[in-house]
Amino acid sequence: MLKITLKDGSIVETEEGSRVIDVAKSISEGLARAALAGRVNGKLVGVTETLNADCSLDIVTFSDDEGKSIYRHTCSHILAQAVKNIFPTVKLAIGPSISNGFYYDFDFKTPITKEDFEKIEKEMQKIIKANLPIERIDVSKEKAIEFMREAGENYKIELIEELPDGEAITFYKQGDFTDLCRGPHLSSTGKIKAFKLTSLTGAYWKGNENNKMLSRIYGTAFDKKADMDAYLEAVEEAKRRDHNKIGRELGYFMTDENIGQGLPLLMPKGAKLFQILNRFVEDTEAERGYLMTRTPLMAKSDLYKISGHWDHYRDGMFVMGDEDKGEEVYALRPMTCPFQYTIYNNGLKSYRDLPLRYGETSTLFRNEASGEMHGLIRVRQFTISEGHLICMPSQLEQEFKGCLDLAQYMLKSFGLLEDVSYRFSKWDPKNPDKKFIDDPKEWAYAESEMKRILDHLGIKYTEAVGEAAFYGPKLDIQIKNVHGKEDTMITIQIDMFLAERFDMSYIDENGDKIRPYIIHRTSMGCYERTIALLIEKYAGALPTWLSPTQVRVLSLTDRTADVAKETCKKLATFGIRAETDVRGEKIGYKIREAQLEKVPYMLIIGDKEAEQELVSVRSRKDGDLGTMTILDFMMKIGKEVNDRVC
RNA sequence: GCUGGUGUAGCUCAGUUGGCAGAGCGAUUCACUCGUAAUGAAUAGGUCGGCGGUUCGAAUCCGCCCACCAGCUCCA
Repeated sequence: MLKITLKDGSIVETEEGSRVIDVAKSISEGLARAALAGRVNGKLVGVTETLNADCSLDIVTFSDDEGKSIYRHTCSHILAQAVKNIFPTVKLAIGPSISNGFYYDFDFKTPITKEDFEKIEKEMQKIIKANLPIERIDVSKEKAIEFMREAGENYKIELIEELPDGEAITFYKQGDFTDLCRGPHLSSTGKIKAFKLTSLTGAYWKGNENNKMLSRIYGTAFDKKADMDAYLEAVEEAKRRDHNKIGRELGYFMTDENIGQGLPLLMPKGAKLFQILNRFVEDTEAERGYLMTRTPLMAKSDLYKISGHWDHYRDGMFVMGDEDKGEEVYALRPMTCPFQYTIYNNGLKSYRDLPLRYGETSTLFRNEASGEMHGLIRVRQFTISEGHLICMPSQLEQEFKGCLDLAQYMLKSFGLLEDVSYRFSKWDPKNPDKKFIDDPKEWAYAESEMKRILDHLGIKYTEAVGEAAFYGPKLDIQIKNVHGKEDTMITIQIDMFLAERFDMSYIDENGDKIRPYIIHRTSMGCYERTIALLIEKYAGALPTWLSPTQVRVLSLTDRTADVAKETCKKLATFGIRAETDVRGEKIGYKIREAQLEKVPYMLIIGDKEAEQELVSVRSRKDGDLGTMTILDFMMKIGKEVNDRVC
């Protein structure tokens, strides 16, 4: 008899050679039905795997992340089988599970369209109905390659060739369909209860843009149809928050084909929000000891040659002038560092001057590839709250901490603190020349310093190789948009090369010339992106403290138009952003418009209010709040704005 | 940049085998002076994304380009 230790620590006995599913059955019939896989001594296996020694065993169900992943991975194999049945000439690439679903990459002889989804889904349904058992087959590498050669699956051959020699290659077979796969899988195709194909896109073979573009079919699968419907509805709901749609509808920004890609125009509401954010950032930075700079938007190529941009980032810059014709070459700036470093270098610095914290509301230009632009999130010209902290080595941790604290203060003020994740972005030693300044010793040092600081601060982060800046490692504060795509919102970086390149120094207590440390950081990130994320977070109904218009005063009839205007003026005197609507429309109509424009408060002024010197207050969220004095209203909204209620 | 999709009034969209460019909402004007999410009537509004081609004739067919959307790749 074998001793099996379960998740809760209890031990069950079972005969040698019994399967994972048998153990599940011995616990309960319900668990056996829900069982998708087992985790034996921490390793995932299929439910039909036999147990041959004492071990620990977790029964994996759909409520586990691994369970979902196995379930959806099996669904991707069913997709591949269905596609192969309908299009026998198709070549198979890869088909993993991803968060919320799965995909499979195909090389079609003639491209398919979304119209084909119905046919494919029907075929998948047939395979599921047939409830084909899924079996694992172990073969040698040679045999595996031979098998795929006969099947003409050249992508699979390439994958197998990369697997280590001598180890068994696993295949999974369902009916007459066999696919290379690490597994594990569900025990049969009939286990899939609900699935849907969601989109059809292109994807490079092995994610390399020099390789062939394949067709990728995305789908999702759930163990209950109701859960899938709820998920699909949530995806639709998220799309309704898309800043790229409602940001345009609400009049925050627009684009124009004559102006160009990635060059959004902020309209009055967008510009107002920009100003609100900008004042908040600059005031907060001033409180925290930052000094403002204002530096040119372009410079001669000489500057970028010193900074390294010319070597590492030239493709991403807008360059003007032809060197070959003997012209002076200028480039719009892609970042602010070399400019602020130049300011630092103006005059000898003492250790008494440090730390120096420079901040700038800085407009940058980056020539992003044409397919990268996305609303306000990814653009070619943007403005960032950029700053550089120049400090002594002993001040590095303290200053880094200050940057993080500032970033978190910003996020909290915007109500986004819970929506972000932290990423420690490191260089890629395998790709040194082009992308990163090649100096392994310096990288090792800076990365270990940053890691030490992060661990000391207790930040939970993921590590990302190859995501560093060319001059140093970064702590990126990441946020997802409504499509689930992650972007960097705030970044804090240790720059260990540019001080050297710009020959920056300070004089220490002994009169020695010392190289300072530099932290390169944003306190809020780029304004355009922040505006986009705020619109998405609040579906356009921005917190009162951020709303371009906070109050709209509505006159009930022409008789109260002047009182409405007077009221608006009073509010403005107290710094409340108010406007009037004194058009000869019905009150219901004016309210509807203000609601649709997401104005936080409406003040309705009719004859009664005018006579009693009151205002009738309506909140966009809670509706009619009754009448109050204008002073009471100002106290109410003033508190909400001061507390930055989100 | 790559794959796929889209482009007709401010917005949402219709427009048949190539034959006079349409609707609803919005806008404007006039009337109504109204109590917490849509008052009525009239009027205006179009290089059919752009350029070129085929044709007696192009929103419609063909080519090139531009912009927008999803994904890939990229993101200092």
